[in-house]
Amino acid sequence: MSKRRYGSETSKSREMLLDAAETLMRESGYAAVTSRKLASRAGLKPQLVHYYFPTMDELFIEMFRRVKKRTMESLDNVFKADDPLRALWDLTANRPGVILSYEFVGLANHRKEFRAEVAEFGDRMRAVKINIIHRIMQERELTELPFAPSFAVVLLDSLARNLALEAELGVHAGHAEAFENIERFFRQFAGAAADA
Amino acid sequence: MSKRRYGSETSKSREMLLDAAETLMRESGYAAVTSRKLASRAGLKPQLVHYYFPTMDELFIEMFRRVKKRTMESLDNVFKADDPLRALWDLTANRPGVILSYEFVGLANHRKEFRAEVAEFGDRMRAVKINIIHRIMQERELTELPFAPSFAVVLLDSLARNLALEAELGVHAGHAEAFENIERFFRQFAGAAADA
DNA sequence: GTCTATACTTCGATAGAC
DNA sequence: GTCTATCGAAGTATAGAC
Repeated sequence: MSKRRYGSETSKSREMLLDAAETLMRESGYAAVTSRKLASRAGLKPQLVHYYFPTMDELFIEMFRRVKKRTMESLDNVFKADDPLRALWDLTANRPGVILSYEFVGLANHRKEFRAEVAEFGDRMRAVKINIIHRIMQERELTELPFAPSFAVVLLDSLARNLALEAELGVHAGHAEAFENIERFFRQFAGAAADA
Repeated sequence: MSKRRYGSETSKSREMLLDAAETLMRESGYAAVTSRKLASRAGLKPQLVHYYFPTMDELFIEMFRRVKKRTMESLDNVFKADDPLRALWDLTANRPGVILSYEFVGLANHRKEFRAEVAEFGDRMRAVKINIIHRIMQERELTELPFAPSFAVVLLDSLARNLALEAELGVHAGHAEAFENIERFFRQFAGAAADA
């Protein structure tokens, strides 16, 4: 272990580095987040990266911590929407967010320490969303869904994320029909809620 | 442009490099596929990588070409199965294949030249699968599905790929219920085919 | 508390030896 | 036709200057 000192968590430079790292990761993938490229983006010297983040892995961990915090806050706001189910979809399908999350998954898939943390968050998000569906049904006095809430969330997550990823990549085959079907379901669900 | 010469496409070393590159990419991600790590895996000298593949990008293009060829061949075999729909699912949900494909998507998402090629293949696969669903329905004399074939394929791709990715990562929440639902659908579909 | 001079490692790529 | 000696650029990380 080293006796080096590191920058405070309230530093302006530190914040700038985290912001730049996120943009860089979204645009060019996690592998492009190197001390040199990152510093260049933030208009700082490469060595500063290692002052605020002893290793690159600790930078990634900090980045993920911020993402987790933001995601949790967004989920809290789902109920303020007129159509909470649609709000949940919009949140999950948010393209910049989806791209970033796939980068973290990629990172996790080959860095042991990171993997457990990302997986834990994935499981937790799934559980939170299942609870949200339950709450939506209670509030709207719905007792029936075409499928169990847990499967509904797996379906929502899989579709929203995959469609966003494909759209970002430039794959569009079948998307129009998919959105029609999804839209129809949302309308039916909102309608059933209004009737109840 | 350089006047260097490059190895033939039938070389044994070349094949070994492509195989090793694929394993490395699956295990550690595309960013870990460096000339040095790759050569070490294949038991060869790093410089040999550049003899067979002038640039690393050309290595990735060759790798993707092999994947495309294999995928096409697998799709041709779907009809030999007793339950072609399930065979299509199994093929799409194949974990090593899914992991590898996400690596190519990641690579594509920030390398312009690569992006178009991966997107084109994605669109083509979607179209081929939609045709397969049509053919299955014809052969089984089915006229009705709960959703249009194009949406069925988007659904199948999204679910199969996302469930495989999550399982690989260690996310399991909701998976058991999801598989129950999917299994039930396959049984119903096969049953309807038997009745017809 | 903040930043930089510097070291050492790994990378992609080429020219030239076998 | 196959492989290696070698180079310059980019990577992470540390010790020490302000």
